[in-house]
Amino acid sequence: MTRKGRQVHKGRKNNAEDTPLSARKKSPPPKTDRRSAILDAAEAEFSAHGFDGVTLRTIAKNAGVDLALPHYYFGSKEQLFVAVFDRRAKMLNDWRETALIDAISEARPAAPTVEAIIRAYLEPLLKGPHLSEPGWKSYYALVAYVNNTPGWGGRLMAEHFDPLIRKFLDALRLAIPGIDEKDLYWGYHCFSGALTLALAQTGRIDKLSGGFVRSEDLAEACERMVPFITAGFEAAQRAAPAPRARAAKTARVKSSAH
Amino acid sequence: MTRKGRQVHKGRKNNAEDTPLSARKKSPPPKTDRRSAILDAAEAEFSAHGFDGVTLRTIAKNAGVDLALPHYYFGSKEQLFVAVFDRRAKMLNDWRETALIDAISEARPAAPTVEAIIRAYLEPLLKGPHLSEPGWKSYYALVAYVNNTPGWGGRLMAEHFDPLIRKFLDALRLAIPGIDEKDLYWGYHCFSGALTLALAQTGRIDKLSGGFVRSEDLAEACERMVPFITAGFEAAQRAAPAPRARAAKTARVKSSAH
DNA sequence: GCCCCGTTTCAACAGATGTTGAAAGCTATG
DNA sequence: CATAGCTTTCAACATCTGTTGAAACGGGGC
Repeated sequence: MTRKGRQVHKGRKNNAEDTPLSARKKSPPPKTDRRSAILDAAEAEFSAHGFDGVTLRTIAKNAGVDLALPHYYFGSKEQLFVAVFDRRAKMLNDWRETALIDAISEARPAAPTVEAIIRAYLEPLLKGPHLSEPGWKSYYALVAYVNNTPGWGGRLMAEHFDPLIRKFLDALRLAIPGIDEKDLYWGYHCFSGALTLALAQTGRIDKLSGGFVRSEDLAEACERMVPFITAGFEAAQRAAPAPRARAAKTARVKSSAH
Repeated sequence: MTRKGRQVHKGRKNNAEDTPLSARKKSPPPKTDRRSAILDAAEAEFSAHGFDGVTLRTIAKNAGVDLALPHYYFGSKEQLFVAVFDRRAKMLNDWRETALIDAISEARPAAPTVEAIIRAYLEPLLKGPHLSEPGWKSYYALVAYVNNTPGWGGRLMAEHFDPLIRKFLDALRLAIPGIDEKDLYWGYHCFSGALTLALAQTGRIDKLSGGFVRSEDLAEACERMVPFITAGFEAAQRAAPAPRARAAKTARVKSSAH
């Protein structure tokens, strides 16, 4: 509850960032790269039980390392959590940014359609080949947890994802000329909420549908979400009566410089 | 982490369920009705920090009661959490069920429109006069927390809300004849995700929009969500080519008996 | 008064938690 | 081998956690 300020830790000269995440095993930790083993175990635990529902002792045990090692590498439980969150965030953003750039260049000189933008936002997350690795599904649940947790969770999301989100919003502004700014932001809010719940994979829709729909099927979630969200945004276009008249009124907030 | 099975507690003869939630104060607990004071404090703490992020000692202190009193009234921390969740769930369901019934009877003999159904689902939550009471906003954040937490969180949601949700799905089946069942469930998934994020009120959209949009403004969230979600569902109607041809194929899962 | 019963307090237990310092191990380099 | 520098282990710390049992309180009925 009382979260202390961060403190620097002592060890960790092993600055091999972007560990290839290929050498990952379960029962015997790889003897080297115990740092990744700790991150993996922490990722699984944090995504399943949240920050406070997890013990460093369980993380250490699941990673097959000594209790003191997480502190040696990361300094504190909170810094370990942040490290878990950071590890895959950059990859995620790169994939989606290239998808957006591709969509824009393919549609050039016209603006990409709303559907193309939504697809560029979703497909790298929900249809990539990386989903066979269970670590990614845990990470998605962790992102959902962070996105729905007030406080320092919001800071993590903003730091990592807001710049990319603004680029998507700019693309949507071009695809839906004259869209009201509040419709744009609240539309993204709906979009983000739907995506977050999909990433959480709570199994609730499974129970609701009697097993007819499975929340783990992210590819199907993607295919069904795209037309739903696209229609939601395009409705805002139809609602806007005269693009130029409204454009003048919202010019102040139209750039991505918020 | 290791959640023990429930155990019955000893006290609690005060079976005045549905406490009128009128006598609620902050600084001096009302001397009587300490049970409600505990529920209020627990509601605020659980919604802000989750189940594991909260101490019974902080709850007791904030409620102005002795540490042993929560156990006397509720038996265990987990049962206290469930009691907090239960308290307002029934009210919520009643409001929304009457709103749905009203929408159906007003449209009779035709089926209500998609927008009317979405409004009946959202407006009792997001525009009621109860929102002036801060306890309700805490409770909404708690619902969002539970909905995004796998495990026993899903059980709470299903027990309390699934019956009502099925009625809404039935209404949508009539409003969107021939809608594909997967579109219906995934559409509800998007809908539920958007609503959940709105209930969480994390302030993320505030930061993203530079303060232009405030996530605490639930009434505005409602007004912007209704056309977005409505359009999403109606797109599934347009996508369905021939209502009768598809109806035969999905008749098996068409009732609410899942 | 006296008793009864629901309520409240007090004090404590048994175990878990994050964190730390110092010692030991390991490996490549001199 | 010896040295140095990361890495790993070990054991312990101070504190906090949910939970409990017994004692004290308070008011209404005999």
